[in-house]
Amino acid sequence: MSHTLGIRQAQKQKTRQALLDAALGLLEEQSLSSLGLREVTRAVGVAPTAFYRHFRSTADLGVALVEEALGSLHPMIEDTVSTAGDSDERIVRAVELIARHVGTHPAHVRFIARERHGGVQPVRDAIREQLARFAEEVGHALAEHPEYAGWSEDDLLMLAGLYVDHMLMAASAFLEALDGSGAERERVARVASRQMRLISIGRRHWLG
Amino acid sequence: MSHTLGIRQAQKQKTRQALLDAALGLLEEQSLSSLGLREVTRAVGVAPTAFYRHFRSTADLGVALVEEALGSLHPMIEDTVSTAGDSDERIVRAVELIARHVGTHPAHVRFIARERHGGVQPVRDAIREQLARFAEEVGHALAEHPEYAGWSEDDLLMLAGLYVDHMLMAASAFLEALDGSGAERERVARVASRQMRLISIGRRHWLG
DNA sequence: AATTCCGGAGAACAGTTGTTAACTGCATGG
DNA sequence: CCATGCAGTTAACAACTGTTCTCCGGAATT
Repeated sequence: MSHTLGIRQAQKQKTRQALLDAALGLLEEQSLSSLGLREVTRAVGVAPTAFYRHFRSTADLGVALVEEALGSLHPMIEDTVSTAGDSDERIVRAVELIARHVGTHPAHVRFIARERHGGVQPVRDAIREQLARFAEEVGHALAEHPEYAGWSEDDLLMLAGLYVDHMLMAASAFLEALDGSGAERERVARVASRQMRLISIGRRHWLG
Repeated sequence: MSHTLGIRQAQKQKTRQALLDAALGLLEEQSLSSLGLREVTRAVGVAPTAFYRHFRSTADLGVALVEEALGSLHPMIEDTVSTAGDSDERIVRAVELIARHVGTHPAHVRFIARERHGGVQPVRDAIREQLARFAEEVGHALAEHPEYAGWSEDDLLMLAGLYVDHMLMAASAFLEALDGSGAERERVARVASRQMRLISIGRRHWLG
């Protein structure tokens, strides 16, 4: 039951979002640790001091960006993993879905890939936590499939981590190929699919 | 035939190395894109203008750091891949070797992981090129093994890329666990080994 | 022994940064 | 309708940035 926002709070969230958007744009060619607060406010067209009404620091803004970039992705994950079809179909579909997501949210993907190992600890921690949640969810979704009967929880989490890491790898590869030719993007998709398929084969023969 | 350096050039290389070392140290808690030239010279105890005698910019210094961090790693790679022993032994040895390297060169590993997707394009390019060379070398080393008879060059490169990516993943995971307990490091090593083993199983069943 | 070369120092430049304080105007709750 | 709250503004602060130009002292060359 979301209360209808007063025009007061609505305005506030609007500039807050403008700050986030501007920051995301500026981060396409630099890292968060070099992003200046004034730089962001200037891009929005607002006074530098207004920044403090929304974020304590640029690191704080970064954590909010992590939420924005990864928070809304959880339903998509579960859908993909628990979808029907044989292994190869699922892989192709997953890779397609990653490619599509990179196409529609390139700045978000770039931000996550860049700041996952970036120079701002709170942001690194936030990303690590979200990715761990992803892995956990993937693990639970896999556990539903009959093919994973007999798998220990440990092994499931190990595999889930492998999948999550490779989703990011593939996403980053797609990102690098975004400005390239269509043929190059196709090549990236084929390599990512084959790598996933190899992992999938390993998974199938893991027990015994 | 390396000519004995004059005390002139020797001094120069010494301060150059001091600049590289200082930069690497400063980069432990920030990204290259926020590293200031003055910051580096201050840490060395040298005038800001001296920086220009060695590097055009901090980005240029970053490229030099890539060379330092990855350039000396090629012999190690080949040794590891082409070493004898069964698959599991090789995996355990490789993981151990990664853990040891992270222990002795943490700053280098952190730099590569951070700047691989970082905000400075020339550095990203340099890292990508070096990693591509690694993958190529790994692919050629694998081709020597009889187990890979019948593998296409394409598939070999795909697998090599998978290995290289996971070496970096494992290295980064070890890095995060460096300040943690010994038990945590052990856990990281076990997960990395199991993931590598799963990939190895997939590799064994790849054909047919 | 005289001259050239060159790594580094010093000072100054315009421009930038984060943060503080005191303010203004308007939506809000009583 | 009036008083309060609060998003955003303005001005100023010391500190910092990259870059240029001029200079120095000692090694290298002849």
